[in-house]
Amino acid sequence: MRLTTKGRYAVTAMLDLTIHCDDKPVSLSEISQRQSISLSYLEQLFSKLRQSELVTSVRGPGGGYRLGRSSGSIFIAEIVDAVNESVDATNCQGKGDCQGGEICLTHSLWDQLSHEIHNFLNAISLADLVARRDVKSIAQRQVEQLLILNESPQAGAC
Amino acid sequence: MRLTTKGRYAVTAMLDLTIHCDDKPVSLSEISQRQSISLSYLEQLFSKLRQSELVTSVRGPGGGYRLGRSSGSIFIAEIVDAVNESVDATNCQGKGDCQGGEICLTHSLWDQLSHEIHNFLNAISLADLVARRDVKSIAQRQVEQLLILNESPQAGAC
DNA sequence: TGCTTACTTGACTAAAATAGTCGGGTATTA
DNA sequence: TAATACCCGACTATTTTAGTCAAGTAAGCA
Repeated sequence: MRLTTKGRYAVTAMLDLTIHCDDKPVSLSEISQRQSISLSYLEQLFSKLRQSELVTSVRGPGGGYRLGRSSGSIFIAEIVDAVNESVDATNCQGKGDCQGGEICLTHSLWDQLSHEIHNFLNAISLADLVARRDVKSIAQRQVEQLLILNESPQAGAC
Repeated sequence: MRLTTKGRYAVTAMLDLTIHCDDKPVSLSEISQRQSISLSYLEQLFSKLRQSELVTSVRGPGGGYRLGRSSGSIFIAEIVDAVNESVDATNCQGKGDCQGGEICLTHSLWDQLSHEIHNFLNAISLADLVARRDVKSIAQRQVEQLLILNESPQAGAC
């Protein structure tokens, strides 16, 4: 069962992408600052997200990333899968050869749990998360903190 | 989010313990053979299970382990918790200080997922698992394989 | 044209966790 | 008193995580 900061970072970054601007692409350095995730690490994650077509990239100055589809049609399970290669709780990736070619005693339990988790994360879209009250207020805080930090009094366009 | 072979082994071993004999304690070497888990590793796991009072031990020849309570009142979540120190999906152990003392953007999502997993595993007891058809047949197979392997034609007492 | 920005890729690495092993104990019973 | 089986702590190889670093490539702008 893999669900570590890698998957969490990916979801957080995608959510940041969803919140900030639909008009021009969002650069990784922006996300890096707002979400306190290392830029190089983000590059690694977005490489995988792009391969899964969850985001599209725009190169050059003013470039960045955009969501590959509408936020309402991107589900959390897809994001985690893209970077984490499955949220499988079994030891045999569902194949059932967990005990020397044979199925192990608790296989069905872990298989069931995997489905449970997948269904849960597959029922929540980025749009759902954006709509949450706590997400809104945290995003607001992050923008404010960054303005103070940068001392740049330019009112953010979006 | 931690759910690796450690937790899976612990549940498998506890289920083995539940299935085999209520009259005399089950030794770790028996479990080791039936479930293909290293004896030394089992010792490590059962040390924690004993601390959590999920099992009781009997020393000396003919000794072994027994369930600490009835199989109907031991839930999978307890077993996983005992060896894994929680199946928490958040980065901050639910404290909410995930982004430099402040709450991170996706905290509520992971918090919710943790509860979901915990509720699922807390609703299944060892007795529930023993009653499953697939568990019964796998346990049967494991006993038979062991008899062939050991070439000991002594009919198992229990 | 050339400079800058920002994505792209791959190789590398420190730290932590996992999944054990090993070696000595100690209690109990036959 | 010998054998069995739990008990305990230290040690270790391997894998994974969570990054860093360096060398690109593409695109826009002066």
